Amino acid sequence: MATHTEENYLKAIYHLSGENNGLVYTNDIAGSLSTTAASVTDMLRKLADKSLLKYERYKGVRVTRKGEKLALNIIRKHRLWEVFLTEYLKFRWDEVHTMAEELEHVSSDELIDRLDTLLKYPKFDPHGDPIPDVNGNIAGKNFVALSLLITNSTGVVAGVAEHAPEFLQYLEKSGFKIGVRFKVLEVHAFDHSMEISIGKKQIHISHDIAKNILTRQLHDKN
Amino acid sequence: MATHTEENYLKAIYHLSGENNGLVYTNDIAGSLSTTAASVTDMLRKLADKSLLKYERYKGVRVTRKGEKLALNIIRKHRLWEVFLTEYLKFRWDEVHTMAEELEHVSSDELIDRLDTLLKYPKFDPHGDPIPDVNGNIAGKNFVALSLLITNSTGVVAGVAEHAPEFLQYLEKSGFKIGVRFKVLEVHAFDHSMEISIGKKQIHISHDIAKNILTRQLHDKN
DNA sequence: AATAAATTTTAGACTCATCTAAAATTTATT
DNA sequence: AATAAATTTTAGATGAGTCTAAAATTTATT
Repeated sequence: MATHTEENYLKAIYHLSGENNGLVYTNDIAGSLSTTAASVTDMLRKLADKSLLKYERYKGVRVTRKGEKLALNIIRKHRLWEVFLTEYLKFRWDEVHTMAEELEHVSSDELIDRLDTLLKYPKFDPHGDPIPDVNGNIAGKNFVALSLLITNSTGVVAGVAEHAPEFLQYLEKSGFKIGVRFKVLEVHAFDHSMEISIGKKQIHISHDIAKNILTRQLHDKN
Repeated sequence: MATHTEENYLKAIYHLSGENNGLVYTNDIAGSLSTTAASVTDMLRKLADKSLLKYERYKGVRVTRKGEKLALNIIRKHRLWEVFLTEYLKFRWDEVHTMAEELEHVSSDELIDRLDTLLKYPKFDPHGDPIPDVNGNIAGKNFVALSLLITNSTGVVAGVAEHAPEFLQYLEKSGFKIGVRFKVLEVHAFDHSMEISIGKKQIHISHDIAKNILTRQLHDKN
């Protein structure tokens, strides 16, 4: 259907289209894929020809319904393989991304549906990212970045917005794991860094880190 | 390390090198991969440059020690994935080959070693083909084609030499499964076809079919 | 509104894997 | 041993994906 490269572009574009109400620009794609704007332009043409994107010269691109379906299917594969790698092969969450980048291009949909069954239809991958179902529906995701919380907020770590192994290992070391409860003790005005209590520890988190930690807020019921 | 295409060529060449004491010819490779002799020549150059093959113009190729190690690693991956697909995802043995052709190119060796552990170090894949271990050692394979057995031989179905789904489905229907016991009742001289008793059934098998059924002979101890 | 800066596209070239058609070499046949 | 047949290699093209450098277009600045 589509080559590995086409799939990678489409996936990157789909992810970027969350930002600017769906419009995605050549330079951003080039940045996200560590390639040149020239290469991106060539590929945009090709994907538009396959009507996976709506593309107008100099005006950016938009993912079409057809493109979105394909992108969600690739994302579904990626995340289900990540679950398999952690649950069955005992990899850590910071190790699975690269392997899943290859496995997501294995074409058989039947395979992935059976994997879904084996894994008991998980709703989230090991990083807390939601797994689209066969029809491309995503379990309601209303996570909020830690960086947006104010002093005295409490919440639960629900996911991450960055998958670099170094970042994930840093979180691990700091006591952040998905499902862990925390409280914002203080937000420093000068650099927006935060003091967080997590378990019995109190830690200091920079704004850059906090932006990439997704949480579900707990609205004190007690 | 090597591209998918290079891996596919190397695997095909390794398989062909079982025949003519290790020497493999351009045309045979082209046939086996359904491509042209010209394309094969190009690729032989490239693989020889990487010292995976020893190649001399017009004289055929031989797989080097290094090439053999790589080929066995690919075959190991292919066959372990086949075991996974049948045992965990409940695919039939005639469905797994194509999917394994893609999965075998997923690069991580760590992944495949952990899969090996999950599957409890199987020695054979669903078709009865031996699975090389991490060091490329293959469990002693002294299977003999059904076509070579004489009247009154008894044996156990041990594997197949052909993986086309149609062939495997035919076997299934006829009662051939790996591990099943049979007896050669009669060999017809004119076309070398055979009468076989298998379970409670008696069936007729053509010579072409019999060539592709591998057996372990039972040397009557009673 | 004119110019500068940033972004995006085009032009042309390179690698990988493929092909067809023609040339070179080896093997088989008379 | 000479010729015919088969096999293999070379030559030259093509498509996918990539790049650098230059041209075109849009956006920002004065």
